[in-house]
Amino acid sequence: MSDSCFVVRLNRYLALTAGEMKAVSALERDPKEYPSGSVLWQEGDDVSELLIVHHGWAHSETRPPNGKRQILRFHFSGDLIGAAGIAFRDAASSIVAATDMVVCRFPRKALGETFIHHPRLAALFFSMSQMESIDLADRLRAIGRSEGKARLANLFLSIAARMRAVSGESNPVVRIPLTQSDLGDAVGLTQVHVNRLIRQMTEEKLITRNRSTVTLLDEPRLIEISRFVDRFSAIDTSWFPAARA
Amino acid sequence: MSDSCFVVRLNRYLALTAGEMKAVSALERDPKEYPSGSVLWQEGDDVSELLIVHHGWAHSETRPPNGKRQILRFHFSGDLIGAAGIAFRDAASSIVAATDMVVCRFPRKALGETFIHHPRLAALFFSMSQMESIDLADRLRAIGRSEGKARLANLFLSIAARMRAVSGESNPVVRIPLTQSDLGDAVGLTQVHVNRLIRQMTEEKLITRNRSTVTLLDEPRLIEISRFVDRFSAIDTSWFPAARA
DNA sequence: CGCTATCTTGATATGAATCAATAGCTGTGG
DNA sequence: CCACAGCTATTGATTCATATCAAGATAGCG
Repeated sequence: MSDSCFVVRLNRYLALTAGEMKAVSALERDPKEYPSGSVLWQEGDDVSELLIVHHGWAHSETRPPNGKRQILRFHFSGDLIGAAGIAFRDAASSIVAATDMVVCRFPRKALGETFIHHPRLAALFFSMSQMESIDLADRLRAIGRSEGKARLANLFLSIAARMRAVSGESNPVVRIPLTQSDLGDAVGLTQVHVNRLIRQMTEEKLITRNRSTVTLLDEPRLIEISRFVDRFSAIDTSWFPAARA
Repeated sequence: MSDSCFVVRLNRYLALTAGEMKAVSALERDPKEYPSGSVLWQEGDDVSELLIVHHGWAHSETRPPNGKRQILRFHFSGDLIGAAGIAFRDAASSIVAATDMVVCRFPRKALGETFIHHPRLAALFFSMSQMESIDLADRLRAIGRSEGKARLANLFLSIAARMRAVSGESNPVVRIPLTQSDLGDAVGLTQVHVNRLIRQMTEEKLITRNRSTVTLLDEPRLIEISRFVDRFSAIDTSWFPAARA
């Protein structure tokens, strides 16, 4: 079971003990498949579970009344979904599969158990889910205070950084299975405007986009215009409690 | 020491045991005063502490290269600051006092101790800091997908909701010690435009603003235009581990 | 009693939305 | 294997929200 991408991911941050490993596997029972487009849960649902993504992409989205949509965050292999909403019964956003997915669900209660028996894992989950806050904050800065091209650049870089953090590689070609509407809803722009911006960025040789593949041609300039900071490579474990037998 | 607003706040969510209470007080040693305008820490600083706000207002802000500023979140009495950044050594945002403040600092390491000895407190801290994610997500939706007036309405309502959650009252008059520039930087608009919007909102009898006092005159309509959802009143503790002696 | 930060207001410029129409793909069924 | 249906992307014309620039007007503060 140690081929779980979630365990692999955790291990990248912190060498897990056998006991911890076992505790994590216990959360990953019974993976289920969901076809692209599935709604894993819906804004407002009474949610009592967390999800671990084994395979595929999802995003969290929320729908303001005006029929619009804001995509808050993307989730992929090795991600834990739902921590952000743990304080509330009702989901603050929907989770929608952007590709076919394999996902494990486990009850919140199991997280409580983990807090008792594996404080170090608790600290790790705590940290990982705080990365989500930081990611949101970065998106907020991008959307609140920069113009379209920079927002897109920021989004592409941040997705690439997260995928690289999981995979360990650093490929300039990134599979981003999103339509122009999706991209627009993620950065607060219209699909039409996204289209124009992508054309511009292509002309300026910043990126290339071909179906669901985006190639980052000029990362230095992308970073420059979006002032992107990669925060996903490592986490600070210095304050963690010691491992327990 | 149980008159600490932080303990009061925690107790509102969960009846703390004597032991837990004591553990919390241990984090609240040695309150310090900071005058309005102080920078509690700066974006990029190597931060190894967390802050508990006893008194006053602060905000987290971040500065994109273009000289602009994005205010991410406001912090007041009973708030725990810094959890979001716990995964990283370097602060992702600055913390600036908006009024005179009284603040306790404690080291991250102490949080690790708490995770070992008080799993239920760990769960509570976890939940509380996840509210921050949700708050950011809400702001993101507002900024990404609604127009100026709705953004401001959303901000006012969310500040009011948070303050009410702490105070227990539900006063339509809210002290918001922020300039128009601050407001603009929080919702991604210009100070000038904020000014015009506030004038409009005043004409429409939605709010009244007088120095640092904002009065919500017509909350139903404010809620309607901003589609605000109050999530701060309670948290789901059903999954928490049992209290420990 | 000035000084400086904040707020107000107007004129103009611009990024992005909206509306609208067309073109390309992709998959599906006959 | 073709034709059609239905997404997705492209492009142009126009409108609108918000930014920018610029000058005063207020008002708290030392």
